[in-house]
Amino acid sequence: MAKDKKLVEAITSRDEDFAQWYTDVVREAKLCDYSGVKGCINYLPNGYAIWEKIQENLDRRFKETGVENVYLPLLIPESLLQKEKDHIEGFAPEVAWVTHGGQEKLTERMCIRPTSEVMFCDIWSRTVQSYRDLPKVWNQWCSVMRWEKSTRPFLRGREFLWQEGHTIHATPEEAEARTLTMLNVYRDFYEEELAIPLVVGRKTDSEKFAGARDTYTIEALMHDGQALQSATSHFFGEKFADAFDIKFTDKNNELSSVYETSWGLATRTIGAIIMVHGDDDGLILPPRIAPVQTRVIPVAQHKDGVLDKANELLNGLKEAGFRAKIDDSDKSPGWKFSEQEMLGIPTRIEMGPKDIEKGQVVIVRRDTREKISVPIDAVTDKFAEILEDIQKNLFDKAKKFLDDHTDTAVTLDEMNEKIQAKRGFIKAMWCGEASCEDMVKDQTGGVTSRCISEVQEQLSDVCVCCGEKAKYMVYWGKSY
RNA sequence: CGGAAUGUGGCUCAGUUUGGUAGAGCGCUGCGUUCGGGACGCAGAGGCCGCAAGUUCGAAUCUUGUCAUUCCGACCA
Repeated sequence: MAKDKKLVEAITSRDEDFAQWYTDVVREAKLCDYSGVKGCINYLPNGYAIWEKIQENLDRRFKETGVENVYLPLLIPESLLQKEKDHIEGFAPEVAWVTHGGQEKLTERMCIRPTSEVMFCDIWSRTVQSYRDLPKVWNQWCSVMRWEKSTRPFLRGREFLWQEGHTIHATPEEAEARTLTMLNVYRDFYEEELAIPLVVGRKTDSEKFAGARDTYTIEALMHDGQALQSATSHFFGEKFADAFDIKFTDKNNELSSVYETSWGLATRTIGAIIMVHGDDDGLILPPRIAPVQTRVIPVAQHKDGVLDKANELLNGLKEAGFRAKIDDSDKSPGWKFSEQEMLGIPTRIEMGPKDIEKGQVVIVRRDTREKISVPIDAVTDKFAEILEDIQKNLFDKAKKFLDDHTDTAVTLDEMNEKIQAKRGFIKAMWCGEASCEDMVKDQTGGVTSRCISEVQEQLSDVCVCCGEKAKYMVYWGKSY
């Protein structure tokens, strides 16, 4: 079998039509289904299972840093939303309103939360009094609603699932430290668990979250060369505290403002996994996040003992702590192979009469398609090794892609030329003026600043756009 | 929200130009034969053609509206 032959016609080739490929993979891997309400998808078991793995892993990481989970209401009274000016201005165009309860018109309309800063601030303004009440390091897992104009499964929905963490602190230093701690949690999670390499930094003023003083971001590069803002962590300073009058009495019996942060990661992450690792045969899930790490596929399962042996193997894997399933349906083996690949399950283990005779199984890697014969009594050790190798290989491949699609530019013409030739990140110097960002966007057909890199290089002394003195090295690119 | 396209069984689509009893392949169900890269035979089930008005003796087909999906922009996580 030629290695590059496309096995499944149902999936459009990735390089031929990336957008269609994405839609096909989402459908064929049965991750979600359209609901009939624009921008609201049905999360199917395969898709939701990925979200559950994300939740499980992130939640553990959060709690290791002292986070406590809470749940606050879905509805926000309009008067509460109005309290912080920049915040409401940022979100007003995209909130959905509840105006009636049953037949009765409400005296005050309420919005369905687009994010919950104001709800957290509201409760804190009523409950925080002393420095002994600080810090509050809270998080909630919930869905939010933003009335988006154009929507795509996982990448941009009107309703989407996420976690939103909100914290308040006695000092700005402590709050800033928390902002960076969470940024690093996201970074580690993306790189270690999802095998997705990143560009990390701070947003420019024009890209900042509504009401934030600083917004930190992790940016991943999709296979089509477009950036995806994958998680953000915000430092608000005292803005919300002042708007909501959250004050506490410090050790010296003086009244003082709190300093606030918030940070979030959404189901968009599932889109990132698809677009970073997937190939023409479907999804590829990194072993650490894959809800199912292997499918045991019995070959000629009607023959004596095959199914029993396969189940024995399955149980052995489960006992060793792996997430394994068996496909003992009456489909043909070829069909089962294709399905396992479309679903992105990182490995399959084939076991047929010939294997049993030789006392072995065949482990097949999803990422390289390599077939590895392994003696049955060595399966669990070898399997663990293979999973680790797949995890590493996926990261290395994605890192190579990121490096290959990151270039530098000193002038606007050079940036334009390079981004037209090959989509990806462009590193370039910037003076700090929003007008230059606008100019770059106009001149390049939509390239925006992704972040002020946390690792600075002096590529040039002048801004890529205006030629004035440069302040920062910025990652630029087209984004989702 | 602007521009373009598309809605016909679970999926992919034909049929619409020229109005006249709803089609195919795949999938699904049952039985049998198969089984190391989407197997085969036979027999079946399944659709008031996105929705709503209108024109007409008669509408999947024509008109208007509306909703959804896809792509491209603008906006945004």
